Amino acid sequence: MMDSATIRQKFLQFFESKGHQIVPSAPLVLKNDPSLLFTNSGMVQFKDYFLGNSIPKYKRVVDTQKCLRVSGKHNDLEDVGLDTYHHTMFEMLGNWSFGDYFKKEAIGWAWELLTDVYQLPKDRLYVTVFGGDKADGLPVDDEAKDLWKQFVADDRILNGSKKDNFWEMGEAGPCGPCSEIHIDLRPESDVKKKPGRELVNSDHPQVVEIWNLVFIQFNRLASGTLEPLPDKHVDTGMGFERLCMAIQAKMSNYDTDVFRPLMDFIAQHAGTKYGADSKTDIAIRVMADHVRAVSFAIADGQLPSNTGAGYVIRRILRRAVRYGFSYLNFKEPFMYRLVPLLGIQLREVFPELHQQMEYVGRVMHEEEISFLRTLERGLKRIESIPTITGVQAFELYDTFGFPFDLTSLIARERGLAVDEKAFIVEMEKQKTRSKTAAVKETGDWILIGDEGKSEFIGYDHFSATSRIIKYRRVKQKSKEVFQFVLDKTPFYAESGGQVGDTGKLESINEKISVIDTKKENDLIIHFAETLPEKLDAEFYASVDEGKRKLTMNNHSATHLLHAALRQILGKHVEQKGSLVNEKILRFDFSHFAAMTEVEIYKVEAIVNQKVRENIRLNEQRDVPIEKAKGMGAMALFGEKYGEHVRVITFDPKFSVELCGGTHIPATGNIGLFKIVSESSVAAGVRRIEAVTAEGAQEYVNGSLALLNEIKTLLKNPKDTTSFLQNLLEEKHALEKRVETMNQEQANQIKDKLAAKAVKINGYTLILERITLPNVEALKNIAYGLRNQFEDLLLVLATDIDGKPQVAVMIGEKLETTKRFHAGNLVKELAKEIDGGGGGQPFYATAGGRNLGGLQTVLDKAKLLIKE
RNA sequence: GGGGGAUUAGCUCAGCUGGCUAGAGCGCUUCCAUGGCAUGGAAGAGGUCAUCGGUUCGAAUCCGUUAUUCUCCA
Repeated sequence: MMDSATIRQKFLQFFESKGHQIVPSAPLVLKNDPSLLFTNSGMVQFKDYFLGNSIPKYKRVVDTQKCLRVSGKHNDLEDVGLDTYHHTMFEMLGNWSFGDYFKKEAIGWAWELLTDVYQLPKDRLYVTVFGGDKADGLPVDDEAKDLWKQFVADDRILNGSKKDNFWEMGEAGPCGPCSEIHIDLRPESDVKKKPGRELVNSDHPQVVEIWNLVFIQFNRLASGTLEPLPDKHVDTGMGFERLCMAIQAKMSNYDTDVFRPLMDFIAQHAGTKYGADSKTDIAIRVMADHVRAVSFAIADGQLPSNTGAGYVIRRILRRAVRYGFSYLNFKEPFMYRLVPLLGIQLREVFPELHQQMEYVGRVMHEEEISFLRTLERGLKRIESIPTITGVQAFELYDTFGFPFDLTSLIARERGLAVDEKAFIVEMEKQKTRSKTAAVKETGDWILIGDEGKSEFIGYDHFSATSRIIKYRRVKQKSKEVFQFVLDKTPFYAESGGQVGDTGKLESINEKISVIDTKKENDLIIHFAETLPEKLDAEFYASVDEGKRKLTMNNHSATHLLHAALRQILGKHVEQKGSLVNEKILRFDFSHFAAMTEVEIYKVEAIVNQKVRENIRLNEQRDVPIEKAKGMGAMALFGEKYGEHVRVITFDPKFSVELCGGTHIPATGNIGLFKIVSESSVAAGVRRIEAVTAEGAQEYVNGSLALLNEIKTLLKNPKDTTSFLQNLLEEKHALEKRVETMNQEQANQIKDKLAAKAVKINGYTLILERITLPNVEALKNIAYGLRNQFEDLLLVLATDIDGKPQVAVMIGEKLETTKRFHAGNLVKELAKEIDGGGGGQPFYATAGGRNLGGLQTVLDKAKLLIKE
């Protein structure tokens, strides 16, 4: 039987033999694309070719692409694992033609590969072609149909709808008919009962689409009309896991050798077998599937977090932990143990995971621990709720992250049901709230003149004479911004951690501020709050040079820091994130322990040494990637590189990096490099923040000024630290002494009051007016007297710092008789001082505004007691 | 980006509708008992209740700010 690695290899080799270039998979996590969080199909990395934003290096390309789908028409995260054919992460095999071959070759090769190379049974294959669409004025795709007829009998070629057989990139843009290949994997007996053609496209788990051939031949305009493209493209995608199922003749993707090793490992450690029970089977599938998605996302640089793509990853991992926890009794972190298995399994195709197994495992382990803690807290909380309403279940989920299915499970164990409808209602409320807050209206691009190419000249110039190619308006929360694309621009768009440039666009009679510059795929977009009146004018575009130069200092310093860290800490240090602006540089990197002070000091010293050496920048553009790697430049995981890259070198023996950012001409510009903080961002990831040049100077001056101020205040002691320490200790001791003295003073007053006690009506009465320094003293006296007389009735009318305060205390024995209630008494008395009060049955206090009422308080107290 | 929580002793947390001299368990210190143990007993130390501001006679508790953190949604 052909194993999965061979199946993949044969695909790549087959198309290589047909003149295709094998290219690596793009990272799973996307950057610079506001419309998408993850690569969800093979074509994503080639989008710019179809849109005409950039020119392909090869006309024929083949690859296998890591894809992630957690939402969409047929795939919701909550469904994965319940059935046997949905996945979060999957591989998509694809071959591409960029303006080269078209339908004839694509169809012929597809058939050859499936039937010749893979030996799939011809009589079990069905194909669909586009059946035409009246609204678009398109006929049946007879071209494809006729081509298929060479290989496939007429009754196995089906016409498909626009929904299934017409592919579009978006509302507008490249599109075209497609042709799908389906396979019927049912047993012979079932096939006899019902022919496969009746089950195509009807969600049958054994009659599935395995390959989609897209023929991009139109461009849909914003108006909705179609125009033929001058260059026609082929974009195909074949689900790798399904293909394996078909070739290995399995009933499900999960039965192939792609998943089985993981599933057997899970089952073994759970003390069960896959296939033993439908509940545990689901849990095993969920874990096996999810660990792939999470591992590769982390390997591609996406840490679990509480927003955006990171949150999706967190949710996937938590879902797996939840299933393991509930059905397989995994109460300790377990998912992370699957990482090495997966890394080794896919070492050849996706080396990024194998190379980072320890790092990925640590991050996952930490995330599992944190979720198990959340579960534990939730379980504790749920115990205190007797009956759980839908709203409460939602609160548990929304605020404390406690999953709904666990809540209803616990409720069921108590013989109760949770109102799921109410839960869903609350959930919907939450969703609409978020959606209305995030509403963003993006207008269509409006072209000014002819659409031309946009050129970035910011590596060499701070200004340019430019024209606007196109613009659009974007509205969010009543704030409106305009976005421009220029034919020539000196503005650096936010990328690789370096912030976007700000600056000005000036024409003869107008001046527009550019507030930010960002990338959308490869397009450089300038942001402004106003729209020029004369859009077709010539503009003098200039970036804020001061800000840019400070940013360049910080960016170059980041490279020096990276190299220094690898020298001091070791080669396991890899960039995991970076932020560079005019004020600060922030650098996240993989390292498994907090840095010691000595290490920080050494790293800082190396960087400053390199600054003083004033090493000249060596910037090389268009270096072939292999050559760049040969020079010692490290490629970052999760970063997408072209065939040619830009290499930034400060001393070939020290720092060589692939980088698109802007840099200073020589390291001396940095002046001074100062690390401000070292902290943790996640398990296995440390963060350093540092400042350079003016920023460093300000930082150092500020710290020294503060130190001097402190020293002066302390009258310049020899050893400031120990002096301060002594001072603090002394202060503490004095506070304690003051407290005991107050206590003593209160005791004296207490004794005087005790002497005035009179015994009447079976209790000891103390009724006095006194002056005290604070409420604490009053409390102390009252409690002191309570300890002294068990049948005490105390009413004190006090003047505390000019404010009247009344206290009533009742002795322990007297309290049990319930003759008096301190709280009620004090409430009555409080009226006399224009205040209010309360407390417990035996001790209560009241405050007020009217100091003059203190005497009346005592008189009234006498009356009340007699009653 | 939007919503909801949380922040109290070295650690894990109680403290209900404002007034219980701010508590528990573990840990720590000292003493006693035991050959040893995550041993038994006794005494004790340790808190600007995150921050700043407001309401109130009175705030750990109510309201707002900031910070940190957890969590859900986009």
